[in-house]
Amino acid sequence: MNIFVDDIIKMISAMVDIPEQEIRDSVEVPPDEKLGDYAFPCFVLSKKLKKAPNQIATDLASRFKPTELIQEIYSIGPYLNFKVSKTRLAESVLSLIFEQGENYGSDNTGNDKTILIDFSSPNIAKPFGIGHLRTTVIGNSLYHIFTKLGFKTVRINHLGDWGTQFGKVILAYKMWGDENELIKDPIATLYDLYVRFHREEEKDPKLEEEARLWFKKLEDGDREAKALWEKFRSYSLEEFNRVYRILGIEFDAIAGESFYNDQMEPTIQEIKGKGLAEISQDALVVNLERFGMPPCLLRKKDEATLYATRDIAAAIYRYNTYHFYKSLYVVGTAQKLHFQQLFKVLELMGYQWAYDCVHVDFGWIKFKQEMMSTRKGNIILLEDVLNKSIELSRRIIEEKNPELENKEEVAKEVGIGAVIFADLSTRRNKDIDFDWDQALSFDGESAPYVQYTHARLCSLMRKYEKPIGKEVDYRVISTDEEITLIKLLESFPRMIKFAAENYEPSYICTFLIDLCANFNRFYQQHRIITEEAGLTDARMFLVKAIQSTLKNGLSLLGIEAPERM
RNA sequence: GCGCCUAUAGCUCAAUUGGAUAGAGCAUCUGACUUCGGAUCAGAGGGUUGGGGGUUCGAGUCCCUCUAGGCGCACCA
Repeated sequence: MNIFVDDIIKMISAMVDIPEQEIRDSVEVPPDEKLGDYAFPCFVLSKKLKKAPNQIATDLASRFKPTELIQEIYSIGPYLNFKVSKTRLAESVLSLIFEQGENYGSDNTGNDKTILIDFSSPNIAKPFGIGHLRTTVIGNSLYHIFTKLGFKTVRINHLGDWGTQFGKVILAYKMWGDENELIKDPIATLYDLYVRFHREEEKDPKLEEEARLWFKKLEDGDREAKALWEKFRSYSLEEFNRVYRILGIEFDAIAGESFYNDQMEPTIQEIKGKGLAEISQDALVVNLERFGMPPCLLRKKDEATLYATRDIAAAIYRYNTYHFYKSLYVVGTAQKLHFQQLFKVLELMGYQWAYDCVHVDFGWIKFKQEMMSTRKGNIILLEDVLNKSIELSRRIIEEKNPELENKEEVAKEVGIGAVIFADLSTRRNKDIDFDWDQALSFDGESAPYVQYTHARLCSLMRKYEKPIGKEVDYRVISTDEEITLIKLLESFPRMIKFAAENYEPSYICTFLIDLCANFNRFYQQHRIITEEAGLTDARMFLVKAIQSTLKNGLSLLGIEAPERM
């Protein structure tokens, strides 16, 4: 963990006969700083020593002698509490951040192992809705987090560009489509056709059958179907790329479902060859009954393949191509069963790496308590949300900082940051009820708050006018607020790992808010630039560390950190 | 019907994976140094952690049960 905890572990293990790792796991940070900097709960010892935890804590406390790093040891109830040398704490943390700069928190745990992240993956011919925001920003943040930890990270956009739905779109276009309209506003046109098709379909069930036929044609390489499909696909990609550019997101591989079309047959043959496939109700399936799951459909009765088939082929292709350490699927929780089936089939096929596939699931974005559905046609466009946020950001800049030089750029960074942060700050597994006021919140726990704090720190550094140097007298760092900040900074590398282990970018959000809140409190209560040169130098050293850590943390979320706003 | 997820302050969410007195933001009200950025900060009110049982030194967190909501469960993705 750090040198202080190492020291504490050494002290305890010298007195009590339990494994060091067990001590390490138990050492914690007390909820209130007044209690101490670190604590060791003695409950675990009470069985071994057959004494009350309170008694053990008292006994141990009286036998410890302070060291250079650990200055006070005392007991409070069943807890053994430690206070560390503030000077040494400040020195170890701040000098490390000074050395590493924005690499602080980097790590080689990844050791060049490859992690695949399948995220965003929108369906072509459909608008990029707010519902796609979560997978997009979570996936992108995980990319930054794992890259920071030394993994080779591959961003895959698994476009939904194949399947029966395109039979529907092709058919709808042939029945009601208009070339001019399509050219003018491709996605909206295709989307209208799609929605209309679903309406008509309810009245006339024959349409569904016909649409299925069109997809079958597409899969078999029919020229008319293929030409239309290609047109729809390229128009859609253009629109998606516009959104990705706004968000500052890139991919290493854009391989949609269609990419695996020629691997369907070999994949199915392989599954058959391993004796896993069977015919059931005219469809080709892998029976998963003994695992308590419904069968995994490989081929429909009309012989067309399904989502699952393509995902199996894709997983195998990915393993053969990348030999991944882990393969993540950032996809909504509604598809949980699908991924359980997928991973189970891969496992049954004898692939050990099936255990390295992870469904990183997340809750819905609802609107006014209702599910947003592309089929029903109630959808909020992501681009609209981003534009509205940028516009709001522009207005606020005009009001508060009209002299700002690169207004447009900053308005974008702040507006987009707000939307990304609003989404990432909630734990993955919760549903989000989309609310304009909340998505566009610029104060409180928000990206603009973090960015504002960052800009404020930059402003201090400009005002200081001197390079921030390493010759600092750490002894002058003494206020509670400063110590709190330093401890927070110290925890940052652990937070990154914690976020990675749990695939949970929200932990980074919480950390940043916490750091900002504590800095702003400090800033309010203490002057930083004063007549006392030694104190000023030391505080500016802290300021620099906080500034670079904020920028560092924001970058893990895919958010910019402007120096002025 | 079966399976999975969710329920914490008026609203939106935290709580370092079982630890010390459950914390923030928003909203409401009251305030803030005639020098560092007020997109900030301080204070106030606001809780039977959905109900009930259990496990243990200790439960918002684990188990059981009930309630409410959501998602999924064969040819959509």
